[in-house]
Amino acid sequence: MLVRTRFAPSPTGYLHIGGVRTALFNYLFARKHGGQFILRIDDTDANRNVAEALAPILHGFKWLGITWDEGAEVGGPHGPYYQSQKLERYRAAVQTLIAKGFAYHDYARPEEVKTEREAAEAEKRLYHYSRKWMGETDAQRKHFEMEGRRGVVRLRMPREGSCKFNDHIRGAMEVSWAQEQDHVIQRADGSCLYNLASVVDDHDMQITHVIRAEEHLSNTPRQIFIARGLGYEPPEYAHVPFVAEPGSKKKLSKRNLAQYLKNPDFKKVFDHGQTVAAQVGLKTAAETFNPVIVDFYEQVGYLPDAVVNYLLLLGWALDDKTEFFTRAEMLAKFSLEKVNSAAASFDCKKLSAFQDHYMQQLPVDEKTALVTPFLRKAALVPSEPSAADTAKVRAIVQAAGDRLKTAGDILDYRDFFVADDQLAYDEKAFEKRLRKPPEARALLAKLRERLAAAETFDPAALEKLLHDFVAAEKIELGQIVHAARVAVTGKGVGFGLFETLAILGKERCLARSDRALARL
RNA sequence: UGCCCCGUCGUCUAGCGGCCCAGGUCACAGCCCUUUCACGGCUGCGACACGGGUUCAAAUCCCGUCGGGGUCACCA
Repeated sequence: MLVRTRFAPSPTGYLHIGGVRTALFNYLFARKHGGQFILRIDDTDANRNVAEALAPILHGFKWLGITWDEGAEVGGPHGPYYQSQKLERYRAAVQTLIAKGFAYHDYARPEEVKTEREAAEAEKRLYHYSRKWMGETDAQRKHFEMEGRRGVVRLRMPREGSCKFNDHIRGAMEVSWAQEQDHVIQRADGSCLYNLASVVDDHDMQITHVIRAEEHLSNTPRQIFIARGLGYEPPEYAHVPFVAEPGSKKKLSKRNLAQYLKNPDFKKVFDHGQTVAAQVGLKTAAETFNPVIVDFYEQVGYLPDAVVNYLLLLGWALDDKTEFFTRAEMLAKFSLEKVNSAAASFDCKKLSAFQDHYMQQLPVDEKTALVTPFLRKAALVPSEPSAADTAKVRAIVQAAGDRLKTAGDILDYRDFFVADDQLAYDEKAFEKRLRKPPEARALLAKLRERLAAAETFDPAALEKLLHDFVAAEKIELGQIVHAARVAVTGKGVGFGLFETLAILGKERCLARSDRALARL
């Protein structure tokens, strides 16, 4: 079976997480059946900087590894793939519809239509346009134009019977034609509307399966009407439920960001992103830099595989236990039939769990490569890191282990990179571990001397040194470990102390110990 | 308002008449591990919206109620 699917974003400047999921389903479905996935651009609104507004969207898909066979940038045999370039084609389709009696010129003024509609609503009666200003003959049209009216083109919808179609997710659908209005398909200025353009494009691009969000379900009958009117065989349909807000069933939208921030989990992920962004000098507007926008995840250092895997499982499941899918497995196992028919709420905490998993799978060298750009942007490492720099970063990545949940988390270890006299202290930790325990100062001073005398400074040697120290002083390890960590990193938490000391090296450990002792 | 869609733990879901007094994930709580943090291990908490049918048997089928959502543009 030949399968061709499409995703048609408008150039808005950002890629919405719900849109990505829809695109992902389209992509997987097409590729699974050996077909093509097309990326078409819905820029009928013709705003000025299409290229600029499109770039982040295309970039997002590329980052996620969702590639398209035809469409923007790559072209293809069924172009143009930009709706703004097909105006004549749409107008021709409109003419065909008129010629066949499926559409008509209409000269009603907006207020006149409004009045009719309100009258119907007041009487609680199903509204249908009276077609009073319909211009069927040239004479009628001329007459209306003489009155200074400008015509649009409307669909002449049936008012009896029903439209039946099959939906791959919802099953048999039937909507009575009487529910439909005489929708406008061409504006007074001659430009064409979505319903018309979409049907024409799907036909021109030989789309076989229209997989889209359920808010388009109600557009389907009129699109089928247009398709048939034009002599096209309508495609197959699959309306996937929209992605809902965190903790709600409302459609996710970037507009309600303020409200999502009241959700503690969402806020946490958002704040984490802000922290990372601030350190790498990224200028962020909450509008376009938040967990609803895909770009956010790239900037914070998430893995594309984690984002895609999470999105795959948002409204779809293979069985009762499989959670992790490689790209190959996704392609092999995806099916429309298993898409859940109820809306699924977006839970960025769960996305984080996938991120944790994929990050843990990553070899140290790959993590090091992933993390380095963040250090560079934060000016903690030179733009051309030396071999020694890389080795140091690698050692930190290794020691940090599972604590690095996103690439941006490397910035939690910035104290390894700052100059000794620039080290910032967590005052609470400093108080608790160094000032409060009466013996802390003396112990730290003694440890400093031991460190100064150390011949080797690797983790194993340091572990032995610490244990000998503890035995000699007749104290518990905990009595010195925390104090030393605060002294040397400024923080109360971090990875293993032996690794910490080793990475810093003897000189810096001594310098930092001295500085801490001086503050006591 | 009309039309349409949806309704299993807080979340994502498994379930398509008996395997289910409902299984898994995330989250949460407790315990264990442990130099802090994180990881990991174990345990716990926790749902078939409600009411009628059909059936020997219903989360699964039918009807109704309630609830949630979508859509009714010269937006896409």
